Amino acid sequence: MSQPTAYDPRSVEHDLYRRWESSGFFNPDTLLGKRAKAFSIAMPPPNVTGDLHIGHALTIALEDLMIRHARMNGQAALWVPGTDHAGIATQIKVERMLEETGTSRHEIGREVFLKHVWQWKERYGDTITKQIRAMGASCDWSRERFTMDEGLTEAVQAAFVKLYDDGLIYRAKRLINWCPNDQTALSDLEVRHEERAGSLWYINYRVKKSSHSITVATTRPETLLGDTAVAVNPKDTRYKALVGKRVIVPIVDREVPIVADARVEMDFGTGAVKVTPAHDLLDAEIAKTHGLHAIRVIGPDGTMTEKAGRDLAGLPVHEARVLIVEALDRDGLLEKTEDYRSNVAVCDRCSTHIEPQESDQWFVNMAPLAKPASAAVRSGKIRIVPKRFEKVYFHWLENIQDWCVSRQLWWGHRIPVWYCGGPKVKRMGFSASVAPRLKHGKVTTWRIRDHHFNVGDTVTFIHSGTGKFTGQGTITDIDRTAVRQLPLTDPTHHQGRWTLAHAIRRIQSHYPDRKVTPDTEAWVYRYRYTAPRTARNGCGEVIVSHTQPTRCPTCSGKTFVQDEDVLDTWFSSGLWTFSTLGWPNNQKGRVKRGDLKRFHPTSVMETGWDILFFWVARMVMLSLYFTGEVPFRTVYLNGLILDDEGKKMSKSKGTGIDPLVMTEKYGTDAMRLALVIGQSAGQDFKMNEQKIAGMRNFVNKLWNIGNYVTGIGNGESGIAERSRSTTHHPPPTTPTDRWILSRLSAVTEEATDAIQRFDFSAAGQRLLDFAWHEFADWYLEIHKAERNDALLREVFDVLLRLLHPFAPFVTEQLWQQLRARRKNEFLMLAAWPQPGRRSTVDEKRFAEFRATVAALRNFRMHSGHKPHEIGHVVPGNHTRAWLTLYERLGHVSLQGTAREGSRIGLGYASFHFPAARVKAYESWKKKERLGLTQYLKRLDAQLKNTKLPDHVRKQVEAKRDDVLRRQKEL
RNA sequence: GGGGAAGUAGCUCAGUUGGUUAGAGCGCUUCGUUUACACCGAAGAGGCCAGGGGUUCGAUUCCUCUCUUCCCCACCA
Repeated sequence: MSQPTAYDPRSVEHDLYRRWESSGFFNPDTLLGKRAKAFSIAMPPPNVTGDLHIGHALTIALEDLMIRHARMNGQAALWVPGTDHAGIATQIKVERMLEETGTSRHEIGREVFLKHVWQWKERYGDTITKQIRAMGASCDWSRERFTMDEGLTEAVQAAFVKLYDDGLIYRAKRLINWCPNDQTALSDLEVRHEERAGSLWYINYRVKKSSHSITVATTRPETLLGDTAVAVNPKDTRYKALVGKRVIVPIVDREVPIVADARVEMDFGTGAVKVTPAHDLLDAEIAKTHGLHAIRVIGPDGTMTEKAGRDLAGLPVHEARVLIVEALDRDGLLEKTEDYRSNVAVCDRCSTHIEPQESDQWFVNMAPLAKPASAAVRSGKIRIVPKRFEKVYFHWLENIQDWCVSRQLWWGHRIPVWYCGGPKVKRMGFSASVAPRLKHGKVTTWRIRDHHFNVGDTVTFIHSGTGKFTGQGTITDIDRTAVRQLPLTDPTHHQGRWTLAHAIRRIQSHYPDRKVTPDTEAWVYRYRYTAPRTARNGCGEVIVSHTQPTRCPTCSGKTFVQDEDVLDTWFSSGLWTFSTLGWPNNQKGRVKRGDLKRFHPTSVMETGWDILFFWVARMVMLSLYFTGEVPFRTVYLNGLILDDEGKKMSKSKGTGIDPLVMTEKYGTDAMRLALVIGQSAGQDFKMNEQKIAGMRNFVNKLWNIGNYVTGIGNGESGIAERSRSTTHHPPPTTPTDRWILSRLSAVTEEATDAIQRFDFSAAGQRLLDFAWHEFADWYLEIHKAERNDALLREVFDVLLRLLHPFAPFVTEQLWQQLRARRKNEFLMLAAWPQPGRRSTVDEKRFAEFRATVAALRNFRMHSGHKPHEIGHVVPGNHTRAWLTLYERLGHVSLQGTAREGSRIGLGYASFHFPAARVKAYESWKKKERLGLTQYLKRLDAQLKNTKLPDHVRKQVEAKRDDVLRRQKEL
């Protein structure tokens, strides 16, 4: 009976994982032994939206490596898995799904929508956890958490209430980052800056009661409608005389002052800047200093407001811009236009241009939290690997801005705030407009881009922001709106927008006689939802509490309405290390008592550097605040995985490597090895299929080594049980024994050390190199001559232990075979090897022999000998080669094959070669000698240095002797 | 504007305090199917360590400048 020669991961992985998991040993509570020392990792929770990508695979590989190493090392290893609800990301996905089925979240309402999301979560959350299992993650599933499960929701509420009670959370009306597409506020971190091509317009503002004018440069001419000042730098001599004068804002003819402010750059543009406090963060600050008011001309949906004037109201900004520039040009106020590339703020998620909007939001005051977070790293309580990220971390914390934590979404932790007196719905409605509003008076037809519209036409609604098709409708009225003021009664829509698909359905349900057909094509440029007008019947008192209040302390009112908004996803993530372990108060018995005390702070936080601010820093701040402890002792920041072009792998671009496909194709171990060995801390790296294939080859090599080792004896004999501190080897008897044990000790020491230094790549590389090029290539071949079965099995056993954290499946499988499957015995639980004694004498002796053999083989190739012509030293035929090794190490002189011809000596061996081959050999020898001569020259030059330190001189001299000896031999 | 990383073999990358003839994997060339493995074995070819200058007895390694690439942060309209 012969084993299959190629390793088939699929036939072992699934079954093995099942056995591991059902053994219960992923849970530290059931691990055997004292295990006084705890080692814990909180798994960065993947989003419940969709599949595991290659970055997750890396994280799992690294964390599993650490956990398995710790477990073998006798520690109570706990790895807490979980998933993240991922607010916006998930909501958008579910919305998209609803759109496909022809409905929308607004139509079905908040409650029903959330039911859909939960269903989605169940489905995808399940997929994710299956995939994590497929990666071989030895995490404790009995402690699995979800950011929106009951316990964590409790933690989130408790955290919010405490921060509020301590005065660190406040509500404020502020200019915030607003995404017109997602219709929600965003934190500063969720805004990306992108360089985009645009123009710089130079616009003249007439100075009042003067023939002068002042020219401002702007990239956003449409905002001039909301200008309330022009600002210049106080040091700017060009404008000194103008400060305090008033200018006329073009088009709207508003009189505004010229103010002096040091924040204005003199060198940019004309040195004069228009101030639009409602739509620019810097302008808002200038306005604050100078007491200017704000005029909001752009609405939350990214279109111009009524304040922008009758002619422009309702137009998307980019269209308004065109009309404004035209108007300026017509009036001769446009000085010039330049091409200009500028950094624009865009939504990190959907790349929509961010429109700063003033609105009521909840903020966390970060400065008091940042200081201790900074100190924790400075004092060494937290170590960041690699260290260079500390600087970035400090810089961010020192310049921290308050964190806008409210989001205008439905999916997430509802903000635990109640307002006394509920909103009373009076009237709701929406309108859809199809024309630029530059016309006045009664019109009966519109013309847009050569299309004429008439009553009765069916129009296709296309969202002006995204360009997506949203539905069809019939024009019912030629006025300013196509459809207007349909009565709507659903009170849950307080913000956000209606989709047109929904609008159309409304039309149909209210006016069943109207036909909506999809064939007439036209465009509707905008639609709009008018927010409900509300009237409170309470006092509006704000009550922050995790439960709904029953009685208002101010007015005794009994009606309360909870804040509609939810919290930023990262708010709950920030609590992850301790909320998963039971904070606060064991979460009403849902979590094992004592977990928090035992496993927190966690040992290591392993994640990508790209979420250092989003997540890592916030965890430090929140953990220190709520538990008084750091969340983790070490932060290991892994690099990002890049595609072959050096770009971050992206699923949408199709450049990503799918870890599940790779696992299927090459096995989990191969992929994990490729990831772990490919990366080094904080350093981005390229990944491709070829690398994984290379590791598959290694896994297969290991498998075949295993086949050989298990084949040599049948099971039982050999390996005795060993406690973890004393891995005693059978007494070495031969030089070969001493050599391999010495090498094993070396690799054990180096690999262990590298793991402790978080240099997983070096550890893996070292083990791989040993397994393949020392153990398999040389020792296994020696074994064929020496037949020390016990030692072979022993060394292999240790090797499997060392490799287990890197390639858990194949090593476990082989180990089970090696031990003839004793029940409930797992390599996963075996003791991590301790290094034994080194033997430099035997290592050196081996090195010499290896060099001898290599030289013989080299000569064979260069002289053109066929293998059989040389006899003992035959490439590939290690068995016989190793007979010679054995003889050498045993101090027996080596015998060559006697043939006719010249005799040559190589090191310790002497051989006779056929005369016909000697010529070829001579040319090879000449080349070799040349190399040695050059080397000798270099060494001599070094020796001439009078300042050469003694220890170096000694080394050089030894080398010189060696070269001379080799030269002589040639 | 501030900060960071990188430039080593055709490709992807190691190279730990300055001191062997700078390494590995993949690819390439040649040889070999001998019972663990062709997802293999053996022997090779291939590097002014981006470039200039400096420190040193000695620099891929330390300093400095230049060039090139990438990334992060930031309210120059």
